[in-house]
Amino acid sequence: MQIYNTMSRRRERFEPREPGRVGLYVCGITVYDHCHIGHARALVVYDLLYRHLVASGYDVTYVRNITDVDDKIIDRAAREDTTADDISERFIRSMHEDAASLGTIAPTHEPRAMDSIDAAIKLIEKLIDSGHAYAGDNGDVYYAVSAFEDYGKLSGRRPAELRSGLRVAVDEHKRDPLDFVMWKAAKPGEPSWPSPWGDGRPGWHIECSAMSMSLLGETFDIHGGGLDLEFPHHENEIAQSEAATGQTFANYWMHNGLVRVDDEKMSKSLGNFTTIRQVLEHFDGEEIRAFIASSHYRSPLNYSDAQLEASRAALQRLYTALRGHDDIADEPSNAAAGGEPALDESAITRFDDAMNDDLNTSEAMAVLHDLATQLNVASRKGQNTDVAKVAQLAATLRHLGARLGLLQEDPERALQRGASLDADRIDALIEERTAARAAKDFARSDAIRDELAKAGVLLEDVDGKTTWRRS
RNA sequence: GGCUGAGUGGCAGAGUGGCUAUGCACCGGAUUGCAAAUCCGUUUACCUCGGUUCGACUCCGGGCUCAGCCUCCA
Repeated sequence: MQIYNTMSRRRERFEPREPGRVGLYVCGITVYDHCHIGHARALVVYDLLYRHLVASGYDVTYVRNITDVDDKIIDRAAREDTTADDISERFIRSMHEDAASLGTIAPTHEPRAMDSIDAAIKLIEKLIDSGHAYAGDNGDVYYAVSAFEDYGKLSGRRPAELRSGLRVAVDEHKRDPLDFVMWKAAKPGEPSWPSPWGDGRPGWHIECSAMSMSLLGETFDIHGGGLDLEFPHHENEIAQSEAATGQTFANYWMHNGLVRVDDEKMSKSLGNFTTIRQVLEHFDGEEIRAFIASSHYRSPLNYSDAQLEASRAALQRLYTALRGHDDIADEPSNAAAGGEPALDESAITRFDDAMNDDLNTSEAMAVLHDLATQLNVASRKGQNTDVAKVAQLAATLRHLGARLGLLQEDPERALQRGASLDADRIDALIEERTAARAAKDFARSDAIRDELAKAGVLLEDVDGKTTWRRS
């Protein structure tokens, strides 16, 4: 597999440290609000990576942290006159609901910063001892950027350039304006933990260093996160971790592109975000997933209803192809009994090649669509329908859909989900229309069809039977 | 200002030194009572200026435009 490594700025052949095993750490969510579509992208992108690694035969330890010790959480708790724990718990629940709606597989470990404070303190002590950090007289502890020679190697920034471009007021307790906080002294009323430097809490960067190394070791294979975390967050993680251990922190750095709105980054600070749950009012989680998979994970992705609708149409096409074949597709091994290969190997190969090429999900989706076309052709009524071929194509489409976390619903149900009328009412009208058609009362039958169409229910007369789907 | 990255057909979005991406939309045809779904076919591209090459959308360089980061952010 080829992975684009931000560290080298090129695609590299992926070689895990230990054959067959992969340690994957992804920066998760700071839980002070509902997740937006940008978070959805990160959740889905690394879920796709995880699924592909597992499908490739790796034993993957997938760690996605939860940042539940943070200024924003404390601020929100103060605003709502509640505790930080209350805020964290509420939005952890929300995040888990959203992640489930998007069809993501739960990570192997989901460490919380709150539970890693001791590990963070130990790391800070180690860095002070080695001269990479110092305590300020205000109770804060800072990392000394100048003591780490490789600072800037991920983002391509040099400390000298950074100093000259500084746009932020300099903290008088820092020896160098680039130094960053690893331990923050507590202000009155803030949640805090005891430490050798007084009560306080760890900074964001050290939390991630502590959580990742606690679960994956001093060196692990892949570290992922949003592109906006490349600097300073990941740069600082590297500085802390590598200064403390003398080892390479992560071998491969992956960064997903950001979601945009009107060609501008979607973010909390810009206020132009749409939460996952808002989108779920109009679209299914699977449609959001298909939307995210439609472009390469490193490209920017523009969010719009039109894009979601295009993904809905694409999924409808795939489910339509699958309709009527799902009984066979559920048991791909059955098809093997007759000596035919259970799955279409050429499609699988093409799909694997695409995914092995730095997760080319666009190409992977194209494979699904090509399978749908073949399936539609093979299962057409008429001369020499090849039953085994149809079964194989349907099974393959379902199988590869699963590789992307898609197409796992019953096709009929997927095509009908979200309908505004209840099924009994629709069935009654269909029955009436069928009777009218039998009597050649086409005026009446068309009137019923139009009425249903207005309610967003489309009728299809297939093989003498009428079925419906949501428009 | 510095550091990254991007500019593909009506829209979205892959990809390749010479050969069909794919989906949606459009047009023509098949099918249908008419539709829908489906199939077949057509049309529409590669920011700009140079360079390398037999040949570049694809490689190299300049320019223009856009985005991300340099402050919390997936």
